Amino acid sequence: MSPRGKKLNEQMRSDAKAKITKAALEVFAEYGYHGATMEQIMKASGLSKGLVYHYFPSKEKIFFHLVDKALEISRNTWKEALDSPGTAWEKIEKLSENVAKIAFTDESSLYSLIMVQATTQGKSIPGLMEHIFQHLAFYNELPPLIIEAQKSGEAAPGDPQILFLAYVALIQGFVLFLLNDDETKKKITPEIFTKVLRNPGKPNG
Amino acid sequence: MSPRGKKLNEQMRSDAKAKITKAALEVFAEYGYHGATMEQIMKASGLSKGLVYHYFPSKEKIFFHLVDKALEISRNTWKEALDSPGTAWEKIEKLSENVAKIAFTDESSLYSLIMVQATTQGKSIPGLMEHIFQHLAFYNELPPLIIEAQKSGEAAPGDPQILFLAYVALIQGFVLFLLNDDETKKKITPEIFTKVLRNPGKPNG
DNA sequence: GTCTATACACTGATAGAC
DNA sequence: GTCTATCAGTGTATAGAC
Repeated sequence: MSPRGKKLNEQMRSDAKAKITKAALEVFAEYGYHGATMEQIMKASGLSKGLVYHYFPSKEKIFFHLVDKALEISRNTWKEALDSPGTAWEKIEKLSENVAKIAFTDESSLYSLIMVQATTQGKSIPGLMEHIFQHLAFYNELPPLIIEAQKSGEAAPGDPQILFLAYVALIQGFVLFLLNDDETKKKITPEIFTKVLRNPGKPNG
Repeated sequence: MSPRGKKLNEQMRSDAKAKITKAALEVFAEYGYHGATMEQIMKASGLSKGLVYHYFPSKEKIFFHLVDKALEISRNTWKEALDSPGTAWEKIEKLSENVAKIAFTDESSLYSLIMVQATTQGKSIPGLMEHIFQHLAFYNELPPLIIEAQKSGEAAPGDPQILFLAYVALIQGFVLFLLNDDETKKKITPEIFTKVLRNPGKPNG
């Protein structure tokens, strides 16, 4: 049916989509959802207006696509640690390792920024917050691990929900502050994140 | 000259300005700089289009005004702690107290959110980033205190700049996550913030 | 000839400004 | 209330592979 070979077509499709995605990531990260214009995304991608709209039906759908990719990166980073063998505390340490390794790479930083923007402006983008909450379910796996690690004395005592929030807040906060500071990014260690959960009464659990 | 008494006039001016500021704070916090419209701010303030433009020359100037107020709240919170008497570590503990007490009140939360938005979208608002950096100089007073507290063994060892960043990141991160969670806000204690700086080898410095 | 990628002028709506 | 600029989104047309 297809005049061009199917493979070639798919190649072109995914090439173009990847170009648009990359350009949109950069533009949205810099200007925010409302501040970014399709014009900017077209210029950044080097593609025409018609083509961009050929692949994505709307600005909103492009943003949703980026949010989905951000969630996927995050979920993979978490899942790989939380599904690893070992005690609850070992899993938490593994998670800190993964975060330190992945969250501050150039691409991940931009995706994290997309999530921050989604959080702060989500109310003005219909359906976005619901979409995010639905796909953030993997976060819920951490609090039970904290509770388990509290029982073994490795995690700090106190409200597990607050400890959990502190952990996530610290990661997001770092992303925000290190956007343009590559030198400091290199100094991020897993220990920084684990520290907010660790029980100081029992050093080095 | 003035048909109305001078005092009355000034009263009206500050009333109107306060109304606009309050409305703008809420609208910008919810929709972001670009997502917010002057229409929304006018409706939220209950004032006419003409009056709003009488008090502020542009949308941009309103946002700058909010950023300045946010910086002022932050500076006061920090200064009051860092200028207090006592050791370096005591000042840090006082700072955590102030932050826990002030940063999560309804008004401060919104101002913090304005700062987050300014950070993430600042590049698309001319002059904003420079403006913010100029007025964030008070942040620079914390790292020396950390270094001093490291010498006395109260602060954790390690790169003071990273510890400083972790402290600030944690505060900002909490603000971001607790926007719509008043129940959890109540549970925030100074200890959560101090913990990221404390030396676990010497509990309770 | 047919299908798909691509280009771009245009439209309608709405925002900021005054 | 009005003016003007600009945005998201569309309609139509061309190019080229098969």
